[in-house]
Amino acid sequence: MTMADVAHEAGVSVASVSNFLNKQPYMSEAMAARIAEAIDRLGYKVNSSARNLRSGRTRLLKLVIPDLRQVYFSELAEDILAEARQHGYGVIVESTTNNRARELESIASMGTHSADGLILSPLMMTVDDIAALDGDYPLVLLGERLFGVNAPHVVIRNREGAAAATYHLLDAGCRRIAVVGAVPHPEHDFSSGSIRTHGYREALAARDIPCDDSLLIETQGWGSADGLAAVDTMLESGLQFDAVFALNDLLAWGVLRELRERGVAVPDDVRVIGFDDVEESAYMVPSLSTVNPGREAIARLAVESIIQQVESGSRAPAQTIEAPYSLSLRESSPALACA
Amino acid sequence: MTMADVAHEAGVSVASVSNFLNKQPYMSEAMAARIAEAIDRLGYKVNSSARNLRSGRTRLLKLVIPDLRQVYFSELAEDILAEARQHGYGVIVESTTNNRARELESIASMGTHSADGLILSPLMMTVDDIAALDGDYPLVLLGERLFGVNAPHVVIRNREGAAAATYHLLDAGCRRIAVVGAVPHPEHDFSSGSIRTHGYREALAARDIPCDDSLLIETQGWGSADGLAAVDTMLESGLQFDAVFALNDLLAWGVLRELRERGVAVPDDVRVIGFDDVEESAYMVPSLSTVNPGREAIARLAVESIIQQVESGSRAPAQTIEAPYSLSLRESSPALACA
DNA sequence: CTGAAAGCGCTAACAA
DNA sequence: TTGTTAGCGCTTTCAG
Repeated sequence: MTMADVAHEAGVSVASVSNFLNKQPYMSEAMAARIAEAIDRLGYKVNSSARNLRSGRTRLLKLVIPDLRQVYFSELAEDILAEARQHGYGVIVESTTNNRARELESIASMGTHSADGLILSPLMMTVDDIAALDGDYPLVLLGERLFGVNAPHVVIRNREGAAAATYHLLDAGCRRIAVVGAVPHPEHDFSSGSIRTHGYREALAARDIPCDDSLLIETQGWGSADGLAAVDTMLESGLQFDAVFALNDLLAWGVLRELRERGVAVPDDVRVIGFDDVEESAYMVPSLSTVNPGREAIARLAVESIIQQVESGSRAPAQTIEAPYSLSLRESSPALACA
Repeated sequence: MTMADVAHEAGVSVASVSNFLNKQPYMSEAMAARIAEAIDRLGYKVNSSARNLRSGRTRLLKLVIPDLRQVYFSELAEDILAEARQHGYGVIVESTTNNRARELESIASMGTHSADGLILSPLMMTVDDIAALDGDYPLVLLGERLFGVNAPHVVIRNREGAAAATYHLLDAGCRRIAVVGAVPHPEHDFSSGSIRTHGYREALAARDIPCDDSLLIETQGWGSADGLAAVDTMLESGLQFDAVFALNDLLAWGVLRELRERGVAVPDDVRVIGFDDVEESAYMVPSLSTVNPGREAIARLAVESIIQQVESGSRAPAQTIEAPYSLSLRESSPALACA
């Protein structure tokens, strides 16, 4: 079943059928009608391989993320899928399972023209790898900062978001805010963890409050089990604190659970705030206050940039596109009544 | 940069380059070496659009699921991605956001040969829609049963899994097992909810224990907020129960949290068991016992079936492939000591 | 406004 | 063992 069959059925040329399908202007009503009718009489569908070869486009994007099992990424992926769909693009999703070699493979596969553009959330790549991103194909980087790549970055305002959370807690009168999941001694200087920790420090500094490093609690990972363990450690060591800023929502879930377990009232004794504004956080008990990193905006901005690049036929220059953050204040640290 | 360039560079014919790339036998070492060298001197990559058109294959699968934000599906998707990858296939992921029209669109798009096969998790489609699945392209259905479709189904053993959970609780001495998320009066007869409820009833019946319908607690949705609300209702109505079987893990999370809130000890006063064995469930406090529906096996079986269909060149006949389930017993309802 | 024809880059049948 | 060649089905000039 090819276009030639349709052309024959309608008694017109293949070119006309193609024009009809691609909504070219200047076609008589009559011909359009006949073609339309032939198409659905025959149940014709264009063959995308042929179209792709000829047009040099696939209307497919490649999304490469570290791990779909992490809520943050699955929600991000869902948003990106929706946005791409609106623009008429499909998405090939690849999970690198936190594996550098996989990240590089996914990038290399862009050479085959199987997708029109790449949205990459790099996690394990290092500066040594950025040469792999050379090329003229449409590319957008997400999240973690990777310097020296000649492409747009859509980033979370980690520093500002963390600072905003901290200001909020300070405004609520908290003075000993523990940071769960902190990176007190930045190694990979630009991980979300260290930037968020930095934002916290900055907010304290702006208010002339000294930062007590014993409040910076490092954790093994960033799952709820780690949040829970952190609270145990804090309580057992006799640490004094009147708020917890967990650097992601999963940590915060564990924190909430363990505080309750230990009979610490939230938010009365201790306020708790997270980061990510994952869907399920709104349904915790108490519901979790958290920093909304603008996931939907990230999805939208990333897809828009990629598509603009696809349409312009070349990669956009390096630039940083910041997504708007906001605080989603819920029961674990309610908004302040106006004074 | 085409194959002709490589051929020219290596001083051979395009056919030889193609043979080399497709690992045909019968090629002299010398020629292979020269081609290999030319390829990486030029940094050549095959153009997949051209290959796809010519070969009639894309080495792409389409995965259509209701919602990536639901943990169950994001974990399933991750497993399917991994499995497909092992077989050298990429995956176009589409989320239907619980929307019947989207499901139908995704199916219709198979006509364009943009993917070699479809793995579909139908949710909103009805028997009226199954004609849309007619065709000869490789297809595997996941989860919810859809009768009359001429393709393999990979299914969870909902009934058996639910019965196993129930037997486990009965063996532990529980006699009043509340079912949260139950479907007491099946409407869509073959939803997971009603089958699991059925499995529960069946287990009671097998032990000659009458089923008290007041223990079947319906919920609005299947999120943790619903589980929480269910416990409130149960407690407030004075319902007596010594165990809760939540029909999915999210419900169970809410149940655990609210029981703790109300001072009900788990598992001492009330045992709790869920269904899905989602990753995060192992990190709840107490850690959640749950039915492992064999997600990895589902991913493997689905991908294997699709690929076998792709390779055989046509759709496999209707058949039901059941994934092995098991109980993941953790703190919320520990395994029984041997008597 | 419509049609004829030239490929897009590759694979596979066939010839050598 | 290697090379020649005919398309795969479509889009897109360009002529009519």
